[in-house]
Amino acid sequence: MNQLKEALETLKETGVRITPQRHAILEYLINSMSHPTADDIYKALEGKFPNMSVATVYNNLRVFREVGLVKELTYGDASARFDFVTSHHYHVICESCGKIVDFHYPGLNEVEQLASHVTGFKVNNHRMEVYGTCPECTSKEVH
Amino acid sequence: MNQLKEALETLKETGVRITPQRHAILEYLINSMSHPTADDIYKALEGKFPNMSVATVYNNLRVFREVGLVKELTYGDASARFDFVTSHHYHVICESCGKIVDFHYPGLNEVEQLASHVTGFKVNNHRMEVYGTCPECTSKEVH
DNA sequence: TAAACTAATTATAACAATTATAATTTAAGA
DNA sequence: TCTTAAATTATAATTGTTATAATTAGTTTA
Ligand SMILES: [Mn+2]
Ligand SMILES: [Mn+2]
Ligand SMILES: [Zn+2]
Ligand SMILES: [Zn+2]
Repeated sequence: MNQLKEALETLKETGVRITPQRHAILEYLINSMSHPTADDIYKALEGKFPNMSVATVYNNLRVFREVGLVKELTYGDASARFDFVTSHHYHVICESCGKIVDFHYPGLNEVEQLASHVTGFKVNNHRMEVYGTCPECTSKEVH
Repeated sequence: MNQLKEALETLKETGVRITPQRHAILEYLINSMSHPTADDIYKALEGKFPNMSVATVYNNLRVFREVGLVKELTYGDASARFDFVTSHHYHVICESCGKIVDFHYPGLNEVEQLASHVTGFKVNNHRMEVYGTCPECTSKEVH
């Protein structure tokens, strides 16, 4: 696939070694249309890599984040989720089942500017998520 | 103080017992102009309550959240922060020192509506934070 | 291609934030 | 004051993640 090739190219350019584990983690991230946790990835690959350490998954996700290949979505108690970076988008999250769905919206530059102006902060970026109930969970609700 | 009185009244109305610990935690939350962690609160009150358990702090913060008195701000690895609920506002967070500063901005209803329309979710609320560097940290930077 | 160098992986332990458990204490109403 | 359910305490358990140190394996260089 094209995205995988480009990702491997990015690793090569930044001097990050390409190992079978990294290849497999990237491949999984790109192909899974979801937003997996480190443990999801670990479990999904344990057939192919029975000896892979969970630390390897975490280490490599951090490397991928550092070179800009993935975004880490962090939440309170729950485990972090990882998103292979394509175009800029936001997420809507189901409070019932935890599903995360992408949606596109122009960046909130105005909010960043106002925050900067009002607080004197040098603003770098922002985080925005919408919470609600997904169609599947809504239809399952008692009525 | 007025806010404390109202908060205690809310507890009474919802049938939540008012204990010295709860009184002190609420008082601390209202008076501290910051966004303390559970441990901040625990440490701040250990003079007055040498035997208070950290579980009590967590339990009561959960109770306060459930009756709508406080908001819990959750982050990835770092510990949660708690904000006594006054008016609706957003936060700008310093990536260097962790400081959290309030700022006001009209709610992002349009984003919620678009997300709902595009994904079919029943939308309840959203989360938005701006990240950057606070004036103090900016002036400390090497140049 | 082989050796050398260094980064990556593994196994394991440690950590930190939070929650569960069970015994004891206490707030609030009768 | 008595009663009772709720709250607190002390402690252990849990969970997600990171640190450590020994081993393995990419990549470079000769
Ligand atoms: Mn996404
Ligand atoms: Mn606030
Ligand atoms: Zn759902
Ligand atoms: Zn700062």
